[in-house]
Amino acid sequence: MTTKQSSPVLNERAQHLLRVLIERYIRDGEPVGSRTLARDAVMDLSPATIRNVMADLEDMGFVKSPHTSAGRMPTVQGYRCFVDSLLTVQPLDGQDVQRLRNELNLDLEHKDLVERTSNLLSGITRMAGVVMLPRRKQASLRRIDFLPLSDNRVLVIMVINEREVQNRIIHTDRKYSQSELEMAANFLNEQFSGKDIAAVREYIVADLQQTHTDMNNMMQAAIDIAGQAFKEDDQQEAEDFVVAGQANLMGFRELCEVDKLRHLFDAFTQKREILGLLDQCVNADGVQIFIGEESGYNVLDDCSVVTSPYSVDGRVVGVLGVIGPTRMAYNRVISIVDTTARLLGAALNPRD
Amino acid sequence: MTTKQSSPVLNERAQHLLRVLIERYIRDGEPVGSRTLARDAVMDLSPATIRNVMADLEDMGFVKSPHTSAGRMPTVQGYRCFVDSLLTVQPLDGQDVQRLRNELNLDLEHKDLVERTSNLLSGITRMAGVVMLPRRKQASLRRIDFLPLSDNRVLVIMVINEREVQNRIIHTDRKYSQSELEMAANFLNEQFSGKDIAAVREYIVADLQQTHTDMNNMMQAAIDIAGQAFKEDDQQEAEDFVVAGQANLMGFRELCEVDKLRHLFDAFTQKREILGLLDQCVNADGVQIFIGEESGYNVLDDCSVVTSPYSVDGRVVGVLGVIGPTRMAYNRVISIVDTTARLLGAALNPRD
DNA sequence: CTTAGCACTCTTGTAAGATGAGTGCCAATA
DNA sequence: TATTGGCACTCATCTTACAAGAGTGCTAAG
Repeated sequence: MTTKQSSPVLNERAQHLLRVLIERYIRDGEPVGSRTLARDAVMDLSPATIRNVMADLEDMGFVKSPHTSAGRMPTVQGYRCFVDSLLTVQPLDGQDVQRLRNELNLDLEHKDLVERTSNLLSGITRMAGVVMLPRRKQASLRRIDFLPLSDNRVLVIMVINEREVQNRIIHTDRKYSQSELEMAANFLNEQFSGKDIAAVREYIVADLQQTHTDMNNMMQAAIDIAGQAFKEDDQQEAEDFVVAGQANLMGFRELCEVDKLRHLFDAFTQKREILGLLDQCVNADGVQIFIGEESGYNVLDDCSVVTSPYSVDGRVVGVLGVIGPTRMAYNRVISIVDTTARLLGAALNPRD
Repeated sequence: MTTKQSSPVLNERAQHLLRVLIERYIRDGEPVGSRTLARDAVMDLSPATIRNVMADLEDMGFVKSPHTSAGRMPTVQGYRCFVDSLLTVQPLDGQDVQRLRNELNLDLEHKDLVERTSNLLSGITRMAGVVMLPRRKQASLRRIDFLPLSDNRVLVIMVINEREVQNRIIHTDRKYSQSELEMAANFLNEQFSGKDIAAVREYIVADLQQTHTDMNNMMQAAIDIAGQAFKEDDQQEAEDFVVAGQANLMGFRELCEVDKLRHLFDAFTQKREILGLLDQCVNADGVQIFIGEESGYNVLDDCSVVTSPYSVDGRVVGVLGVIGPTRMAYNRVISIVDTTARLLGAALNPRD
C-alpha cells in the first residue's frame, strides 16, 4: 500500500491534467487519450505517465472511460471539481455585453423583457435560455379602471408597480353604466392607490362579508366589482417562466437521441420539473451550477443547468439560467448568466 | 400498347385500391405490399392483380416504392388525389367538440385565446398547432389612458375593439403632471372614442405637422403625446403567430432525423416561412391542405399543413392550422381544423 | 382479365475477420 | 521513487460475406 490518501485530494499535477482533459473534452466532445493529453498539457510528460495519473483519477471518480480502450472523459464529480476550483471564469466578450446592454435597456413591459432576455441567453450561448417571470411579492396598486362590455361583463385594467398592466374580464351580477363604473373606479383609486395589492384584497374581502350598511350605493358597487376583479389574482402566476432556443439543444451530439430530446422538450412544455429546479435557486447567492444528475430530475441527466437569481431593489424576484449539455463551456456561460442576471435586474428596476 | 389512357384518370377499382393503400399507410407508416393490400381491400383480388394495378398507379405517379422489393407508398400526387376526391371526412368526436367549446368559451384577451387555441390544436391532433394572431383591420379606439412615470416617461394604455388592451411606454420631451395627462386623455377620449385607429393616427399626424396655433395648451399637449403613442403602432404585428406542441413532431418516424427536425424547429422560431405560408391561406375559402413540397418551403418538405382562415363578423382576420407529417390522418385533422376555426371566430366576436 | 408460379431484387440481420486507438502492467532507467 | 518504453490485450468500428424474408415483375395458363 502506498501513502496515497484515500480521500480525493489531488496534487497539483493531477489537477492540472484534469483541467486540461476537461477543457479538451468540452472542446471536441470525444474521450481524450493519454497521447493527446500528453501533447495538450505542456508538462513534458510521457503518455505512460499520464496513464498512471489517469488511473488514479479514475479510482477517485473524476474521470471514466466509456470502454476499456477509449480515452477518458469527465464524470459529474470531475466537472464538479473543475467548476469549483479549476475553472478560470472568462470575462464576457465586450460585444456580447454591449448587445445585452442595448437589448435590455428598452422600456418594455415585464413579460416582454423576460422574453427578450430568454432569447438573448439562448442566442449568445447557443443553448436553451430560461427566465422565470419576476414574482412581485410587493405589488402596489397604481391604478384601476373599468370599462363596460356587453352581457354584464366588465373589462378591468389594473396598473401594478409601474409599468405592469394586467387586465381581465369579469362577470357582474347586474349591468353597470359607464358613469357608474367610472365613479367606482374613482372611489377605488382614491382609496387604494399606492397600497399593496394583498392588503387591498384583504380589505375588500372583509368588507364583502359584512353587510356594509354604512356605505352609499356607489361605494357598494365599487366593492362588489372589485371583489370579482381581485379574486384569485394568482392566475397569471401560472405563466411561470419562458424558454427560448430549445432547438439549439438538438445541435449537440450527446442529446441527439430523439427519445431523450423528446423528454427534454416535454419537460419544457410541462414546465413542472424545470420550475422546481429554478425555485431551488431563488435563495442561492449568485450563479449556481447543476451538473448532470445533480439537478435531481431525470430529464436533465445529460444536461447541466447554470442559474442565477436576479433582484430588483436588492430583493430577489426571480431566477434565470441556461440549459445545455453537461459538456458546455462553463467559463463562458457562467459570466453570461451572471451579467444577464444583473442587467435584467437593473432593467426591471422601477426607477421611480 | 393497351387502351389505357395516358392522362391520370383512375377507374373505380384503382381509386378504391389507392384509397385503401393510403389509409393503411397512414395507419402504420410502412410501405404496403400487394399481399397486405389484397387482404385489406375486400375486393377478393389476388396479390398478382393488385400488383398490376399498382404498376399502373406507379406509372401515373400516385404511388412509389422506396426500393424494388418494398411495398408501395403514396406520393404527394397520391395524397393530393386522396384528399381531393377519395377522402371521407370524419365528423369530429363529440368529446373533442365539447372540449373545444369549453376551452374557447372563456372570456380571454385575444392573445390568450390564440395561445389556448394553438394548444388545443396540438393537443387534439398530437401534432403542431399554429394560430395567427387576429389582425384587426378595423380597429376602433375604445379608450385611452395616460399614467406618468419617472424620467419624462408615460405609460399609455389603449383599449381597442373591446377586450383588446395594448400598452406601451413612451418618452415625452417634457414632464407632464398627472392632472395634465388626465385632461389630455379626456380630450382624446371625447374626440376619438369609437373612431378607427388608422383614422385617428392620420388625423393626429396631420395635426402635428401644422403649427396648431388655434389650439389651447391642453389640446396641444394631448396631440403631442398621442403622436408618440400612435407612432408605428404595428410593433405588435411582429408577434405574428403562436405555435404549440412542436415537440409532438418528434414522435414521427419520418421526421426523426435530427437534422430535419432542427431545420423545422428553426423555421418555427424564425417564423418567416411559416408566416408566408399562412398568409397565402387568408384568402382561401375554407380548409386548405398543403402536402409535402406543395407548400413551396423546403423545411416543410416532409410535412403537410392543414389550414383554415377564421373570421369575425364575416370578415377573415387570421389563419390557423396544424403541421404534421405528410402521413397524417387527414380525415380527422380536416374537421378539427375546420371546427376550431369556427369556434375561434365565434370566441373572438365582440358581441356588442 | 385474372391468377399462379418463379426468378429476381433489395433490405435486414448476423457473424467473422481486420484495423486502430488506447489502456494496463511490467521491467528498465534516471 | 518517479518516469518511461515496450508489449499484450481490449474494445469499438468498419468491412465483407452470407442467409432469410418480403415483395416485385414477368410470363404463361385459366
